[in-house]
This record gives sequence, C-alpha cells and structure tokens, in this order.
Amino acid sequence: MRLFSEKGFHNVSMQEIAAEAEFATGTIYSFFDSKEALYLEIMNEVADNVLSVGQPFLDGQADEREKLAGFIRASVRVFRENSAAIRLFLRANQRPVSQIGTTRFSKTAIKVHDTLQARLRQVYAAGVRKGTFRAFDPRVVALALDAALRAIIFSVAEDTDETALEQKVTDIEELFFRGILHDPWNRAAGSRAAADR
Amino acid sequence: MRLFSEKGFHNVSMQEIAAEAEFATGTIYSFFDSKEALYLEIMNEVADNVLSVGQPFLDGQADEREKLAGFIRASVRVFRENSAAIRLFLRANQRPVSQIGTTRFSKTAIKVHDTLQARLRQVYAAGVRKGTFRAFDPRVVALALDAALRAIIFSVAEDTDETALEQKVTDIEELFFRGILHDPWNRAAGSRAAADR
DNA sequence: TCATATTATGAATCCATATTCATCTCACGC
DNA sequence: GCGTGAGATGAATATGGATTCATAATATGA
Repeated sequence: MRLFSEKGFHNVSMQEIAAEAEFATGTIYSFFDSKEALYLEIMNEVADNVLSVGQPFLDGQADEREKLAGFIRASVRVFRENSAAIRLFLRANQRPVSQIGTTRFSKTAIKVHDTLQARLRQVYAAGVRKGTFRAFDPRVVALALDAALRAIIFSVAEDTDETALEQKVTDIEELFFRGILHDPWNRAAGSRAAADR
Repeated sequence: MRLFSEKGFHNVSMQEIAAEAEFATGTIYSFFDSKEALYLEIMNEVADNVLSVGQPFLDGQADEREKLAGFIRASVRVFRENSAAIRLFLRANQRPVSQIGTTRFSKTAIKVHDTLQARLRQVYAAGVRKGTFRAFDPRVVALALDAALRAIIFSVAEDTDETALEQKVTDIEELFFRGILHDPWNRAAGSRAAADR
C-alpha cells in the first residue's frame, strides 16, 4: 500500500514489494494471483473503509447541513486514520471514469466514489428543496466540495505539518457553507470567526 | 499528447505513438532522444500555454475580484482551445510535489503550477487587505478554487456534453465569490441569479 | 539520368520485471 | 532422530516494450 501510494502501480516491482514485505518474490504469489490482484485487493479494502466512515454521516436523520458538516469532518478522520491508504485511494480515484480500462481500478473503488458523490448530491438537493441551501447544480456542488477537500488533504499530506489540517478543513467548510447557505450568518457548523487571522 | 492524456505514460508504447503519428518507430527517435524526452517536450509546451493564458488575468491592473473572475473564465477558454492538452496537463499536475522523482514531470510544468498558485494567493491576499474578501488562509482558497475548477472541467471533458461547461463554471464562480466576498450581493461578476434553475 | 547524401523504416536487440517452479526448510508426528 | 509434506525460496524463464541500426526509400544537384 505504501509503495503503490508513493510510486504508482507501474513504478513498483514485485521484487520490491517482496523485499519490503520480507518475503521471497515467489511467496507473494501464494497470497495473490498477480500484481494486479494484489493491487485490487488493497484498493477494495481502502474503498470499503472510506465508505464505512463517510456514508453514515450522509445517511443519518440529521438535517442536511449537519450531514454535510459531518461528512467534511469525517474526511479528516479517515485521512488521519490511515494517510497512506487514503493517499493511494484518492490518487487512484482522481480520474475514475475516463481511465477505466486504461489504468487499474477496482469495481469497488469506483462504486464507492460514485456512491458518495450520489449521496452528496441527494443531501444537497434535499437541502435545496427545504430552502436551507441555494440552488446550484448539485453535481457541481458535490464535485467541488469533494475536489476541494482532496486538494487540501493532499497538500497537508505533502507537508510534514499535519496539524494544520483541521484549520484548513474548517476554512473549506466555512467557505463552502457561505457559498451554499441561504443564511450564512445563522450557522451552527464551521462557526468560528475567520477575520481574526 | 492525445495518447498520453488518455492512457498515461506507462500505458502508451512507442510503437503505438509511431503508428498513430504515421511514422516508423525509429523515426520518432530522430525527433526525440527517448520516450521520456518526447513526453517532457509535450508537457513543457502545454505548461507554457496554460501560463500564457491564465497569468495575464491575474497580473493586470483590474481589481482583485475582476482578476479572479477573469482567471476562472480563462480556465474555460484554455480548456476549449485544446482539451486534450489541458487534460494531460491537469492530470499530470494533480500531484506535483510528492510525485517528483517517481513519475515524470517537467520542471516547466511544476513551475507553471506553482506560479499560478502563488499569483492566486497574492491576488486573494490583496483583496483581503483591501477589505473586498473575507480572511481565509490564502493557500486554502487558492487550492480549493483550482481543485474545484479542475473537477468540473474534468467531469465535463468526460461527458460528451461540453455545452454544460459554461453553466457549471458559472456555478463555481458564484459559489466561490459568495464564499469569499464580504458583500456577495453587490456583484458585477458571476451575477445571473441561481434560484431560477 | 545517375551518384550521392539524407532521411525513414521496422525487424532485431536488449532490458526490466512479472511470473514460474525445481529446490530447500522446517514443523510435526512417530 | 527421522520421514514427510506444506510452505518458502529466489534463480531462471517469459514477456512486453524501449531502443538500435542495417537496409530501403527518397531527395538533391550535377
């Protein structure tokens, strides 16, 4: 997982994986049928994790605004729990659809991405119907939120300074809610004033 | 350029490139020293294009809000002018720093990315000082805007329906300005009311 | 038109690395 | 202590694809 996330599928050799795992090259093949199978198994596990952490926040019975705020905070938690895995997952999923067939993607990983995007759109659309959110294209809102969170998480993952993550995600949250809420000043989530920095 | 952008560096063979270009394999080597050199030359050219279109908007003497709005609109124009090239450039640059040394990146492409990010931060920070924008972390704002634009451009590039791009980017623009402007209702850019959709 | 120089060709070479498998190790039961 | 087999080993093999280069095609100009 770590090797793939650092170097990418084609730049990691089975010899390298074997050495790192302290097994002989051949031994790896008693666990996995091929390099591809090994990679997909990692992808699937990571994808399942991401879904299991993120989805509950979107599915609960809280109001839409709380759901989105919960999802944003969940992204941070998932990242902290396993940054190498998430880095791998996010990188691989940066271009899911168009790369199908050209790069390696697990069905599970694609499904997870699509599922979360769909839920985000639904939650947002529900909020629009109830008059909580302004009416933008839900696809745009879901994509933009996801992309912005990724970018921030990545930038932090690159730095050594991971403590900055919470602050940055809070900024994203506030920026985002200001953008979509009808009444940004009545906020329970992402509240702390920003002008003091 | 098209092959690389669709399949990625390692999944394109020189034989394939030669066939597509209607040259013999060996002939390619009279133009470029290696596959790597060929790739880097493409990257550099694309990077230069991106910079030459995007930077003027950030450098002019307009106010900060106009600059950012201009940059957002420029992204669309750059994309329309050469969607294959931009797709390649954006994909390769999605993770510049951490992949240095592990994947192929041209110095130019990295510099272009950094330059634009730096200018975005400067413009935004200037707007904050003048009281036009709310005070978030400029790095977060620059990254989020860039990431959101990319995500939308990509999603449109994947669909066949490219006509939707303007509308979606307008949504991003409005979402973004609502997020950062102190007074979102006094807007000259990204104005059209959103509630009518 | 012909000799020569220039350029293009693509089969052959070479190399990196995924995969295999003959061999080795060693835990276990006797 | 010894025979046995499941599991581990890593050198050898197979494969894909980058690169080379002897040959063919084409252009030049006398």
